Amino acid sequence: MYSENIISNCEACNRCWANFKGLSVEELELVNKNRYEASFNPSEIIIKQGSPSSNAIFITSGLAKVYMEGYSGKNLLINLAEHSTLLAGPGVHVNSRYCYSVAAITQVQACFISFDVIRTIIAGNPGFALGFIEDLSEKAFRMHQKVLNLTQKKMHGRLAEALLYFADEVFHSDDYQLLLTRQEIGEMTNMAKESVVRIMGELENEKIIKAMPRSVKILNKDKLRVISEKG
Amino acid sequence: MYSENIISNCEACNRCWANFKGLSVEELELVNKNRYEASFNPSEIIIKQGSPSSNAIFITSGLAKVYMEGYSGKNLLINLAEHSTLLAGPGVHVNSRYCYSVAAITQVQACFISFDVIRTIIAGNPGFALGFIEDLSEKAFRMHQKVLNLTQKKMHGRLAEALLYFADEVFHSDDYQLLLTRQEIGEMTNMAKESVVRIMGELENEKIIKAMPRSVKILNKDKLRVISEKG
DNA sequence: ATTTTTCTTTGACTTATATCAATCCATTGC
DNA sequence: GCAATGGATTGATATAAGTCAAAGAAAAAT
Repeated sequence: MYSENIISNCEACNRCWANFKGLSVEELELVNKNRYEASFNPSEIIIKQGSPSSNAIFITSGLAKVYMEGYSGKNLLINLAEHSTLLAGPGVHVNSRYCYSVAAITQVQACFISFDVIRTIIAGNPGFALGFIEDLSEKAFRMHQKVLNLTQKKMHGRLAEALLYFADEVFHSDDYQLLLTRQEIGEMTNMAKESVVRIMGELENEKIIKAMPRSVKILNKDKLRVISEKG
Repeated sequence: MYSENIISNCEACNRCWANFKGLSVEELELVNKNRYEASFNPSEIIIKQGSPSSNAIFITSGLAKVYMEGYSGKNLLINLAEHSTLLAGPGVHVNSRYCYSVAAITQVQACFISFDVIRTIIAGNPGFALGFIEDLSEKAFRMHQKVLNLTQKKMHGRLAEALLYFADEVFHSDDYQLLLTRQEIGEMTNMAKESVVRIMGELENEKIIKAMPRSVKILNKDKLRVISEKG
């Protein structure tokens, strides 16, 4: 973790949270004065679950994984986060602890802003408050979907969904470098790594994907969508 | 559903949302003017998943179940809701649709307040906005816990947890009338109803609970807690 | 009170999925 | 270049949990 501000100031920055767009010049200056940047190497921990949550963290570049540390060392990977993402978690407003961990996958540049500042702005700017509520809601909404997916779909459906998530929401391509290990895909879909391997093999046999250890190419997206929806 | 206001006005009401406590007299009057009450019989639908969410709904008396309708008719029961609970769900701020259904278990009295009013107050009252954020956060937090529980614990742990939830958070007693069917307990713990029966039988054999079809008595709470935590 | 419907319970069976163990492969460090 | 490490893959096996079918028990409706 190397710390020196690279982004000169918030006004010029377009890699931060969309909700900062509606701030006044003074509010933005308040944020700018009270932030610090940090850089993380791959696999370094950005947020540790259970530690006191004093800062909102915004990724400005790179890719990170958001995951919960569960029972007996088993993790649950919630999602991948790229720039323009607020990382903080609901725990902040419940018990002032982060309720998930975040670790860098690629080199990650992140901006730390004290929650005192965020709260000040929420109190003074109703639009920002609503934006904050929308952000929280969207994350909660996805979590609701996630519970359904994890509890009601079978492995094929869960894996198909993860592959589509990577293509549509993370790498924005149907032919992507897979930055996660089978283990991590398993943590995301609640399957054993061996099961991930097996079912990827099946999908490959059926010519739905082409799977290399470190990359995936989606060959038949419609079929993959059907599998994802049928469960 | 029978509709006529029973509660004379918000100021006198102590069955509503804690977050209304901090409102000014004028704000409270605004709420009071724009609310209407409704009464629901057991098993009647209060909120239907997917329908447009124009109102925040507050239960003032009775018990309701909050559940998501999943794939191929399989439900996931999220929690039970009693008085002082805001029902609305994150969908409201995402796509203006309720993302879960709510159905009355006992006779339920509920208060409907338009979201326009809620938003007006959020914009004008920072304390209320923060309270709203806290409420959203707490629900999201519980959802995070729920995913872990459902995905990482085995059936014994999940059932034990549900039984403790009823005792500690719903009926406030270790000897309670069970208002849910085995089917519904299954929907809550992601198990088949037959599995619920079997494992309740096992817990009974081990003298940890006494289970009647419509009531439960917890005999050895410590042991139940261990089972719940060990998974 | 009797029928009907809705729950509960039980046993036999099937299936999905995890676990274990071994091997293979690809990087990375020396 | 060669060991060392961390992942990927495979097959065999174990187990958790679901499904099906049928019978009992309660509750609700007539």
